[in-house]
Amino acid sequence: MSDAKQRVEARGPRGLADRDASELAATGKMLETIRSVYELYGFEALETPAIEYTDALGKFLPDQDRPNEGVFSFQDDDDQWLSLRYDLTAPLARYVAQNFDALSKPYRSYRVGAVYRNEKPGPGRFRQFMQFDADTVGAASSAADAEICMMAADTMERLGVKRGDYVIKINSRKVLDGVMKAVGLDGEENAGRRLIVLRAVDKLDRLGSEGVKLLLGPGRKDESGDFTKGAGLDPAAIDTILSFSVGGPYKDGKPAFDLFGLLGKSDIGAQGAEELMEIEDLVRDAGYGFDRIRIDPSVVRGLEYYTGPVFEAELTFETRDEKGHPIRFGSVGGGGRYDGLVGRFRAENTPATGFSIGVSRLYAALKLVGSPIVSTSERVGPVVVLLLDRDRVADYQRMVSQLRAAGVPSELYLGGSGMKAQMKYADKRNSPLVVIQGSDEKAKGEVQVKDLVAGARAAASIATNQEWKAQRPAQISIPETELVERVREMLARRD
RNA sequence: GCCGCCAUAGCUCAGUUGGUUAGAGCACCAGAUUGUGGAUCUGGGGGUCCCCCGUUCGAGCCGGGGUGGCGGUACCA
Repeated sequence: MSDAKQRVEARGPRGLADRDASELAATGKMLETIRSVYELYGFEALETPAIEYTDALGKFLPDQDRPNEGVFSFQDDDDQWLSLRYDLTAPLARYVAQNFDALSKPYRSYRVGAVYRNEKPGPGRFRQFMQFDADTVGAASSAADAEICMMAADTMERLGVKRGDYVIKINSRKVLDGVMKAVGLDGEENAGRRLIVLRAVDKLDRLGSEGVKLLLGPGRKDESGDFTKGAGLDPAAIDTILSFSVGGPYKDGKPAFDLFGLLGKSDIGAQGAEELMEIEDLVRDAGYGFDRIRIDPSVVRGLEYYTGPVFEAELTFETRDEKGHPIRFGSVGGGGRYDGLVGRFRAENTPATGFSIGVSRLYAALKLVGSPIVSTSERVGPVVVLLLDRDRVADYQRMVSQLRAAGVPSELYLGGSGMKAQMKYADKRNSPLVVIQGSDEKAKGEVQVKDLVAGARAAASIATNQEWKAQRPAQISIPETELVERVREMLARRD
């Protein structure tokens, strides 16, 4: 007990969730599924630490104006800045550069773990969350990008997301840059406005084309009255950008937007478009249709290190919360090509492409739609041996040991309460069976075994307590020597 | 960061124009039942009414400031 004035409030920081047994079991199943797909594609495991040197992550040092902006950082005892990783790609680039000569290229690896972002948390947004990442380093070919997209699609389906309920969207940073060049936004002096344009296009799904039009032009005022400054583009430029992003890539099987006419054949944007078409040809040849993988010119992705194709895995089905409001899951995975990231550590560039699944967010989405892979209804607790005669702890402990030796998860009740409370305890633990041996049974060399699930079923048709007690439903008496054998029989019958 | 809404028991909430000792349902614990999880009945534990300052004879309620939560928006390398 503590003094009320000094008592510490038991609470965790926001955006950082505890995970109980059922959630761990469910995410464990998800992780095993993802791992099996990645390994099927020939990727090998790698683990890197949660902490990296800040400069290796590509972040400037935290400064006084904006301490820890976006990333959790602190100083080592030698004054060097350290940070918690905010994704699994930057640490991979560091690892590859550090072990470059020892790794066979292309280097294909996967890693899973918690990443950290110091941002405002919300529904489906956490400050610590789990990512499952796969990358091919050292392959410039579009085949590497296409493979990543196909693997992402396979993974979604193996996780129980039905075809049509998800889509892998593809776009290209080069194409986006080309479009902006076409409206006069090239050059170093327009870098800031290009960023505003990208951010605006990224909000198409949420704000619609009218909202984005405002953001590309004078600016937009939101429902709370807050004003967001726009890019200040002229109407013709806005029209060009929107017709590219909103128009969609296809019409009657042909590109709906004359990208090459806009960009010119030699432009870097045209090169990006060629790459997208290569990827598309490859996935179509492999049998992946528009319903699974398709080009979507509105995809942007926030990370600045992408240099070419970018990917986004999105759930397309709709769900409503308990108040009937539609819930938007957003993307549950993303990735792309980052040809410059390894090169930050080396004299020459190394091409690389990869994809990350946001496991925490995907778990929340699957949970909400009741997907079987995250259902935990059949979780079964241990057999509980009741503690009735306090001076016979050793006898009860021996029964538990025998059960455990036979591979039956089991435990001795270790609390101080009476029999009724012990039954409640077993019930709450979701125990399949309890083992009962009081002095009566001991004298006869017997034990009682009660099936709690069958007992609960029987209870439904029993109205009075006298009846309930007299019947002792689903409870049998057996010789003490047959305990292990009979318990195993009863458990086997349940499956 | 900016804007709005909200804050009473573990949870969901009620609480009169400012007036005794702040309530309900659910959950929890115990008894009815020497030794049986459900149901029923009875009883019990649990509250700095978010915090501080002010107004008042008197504040859960009114005023000011703060903190926290939720939503929108911005940011998300």
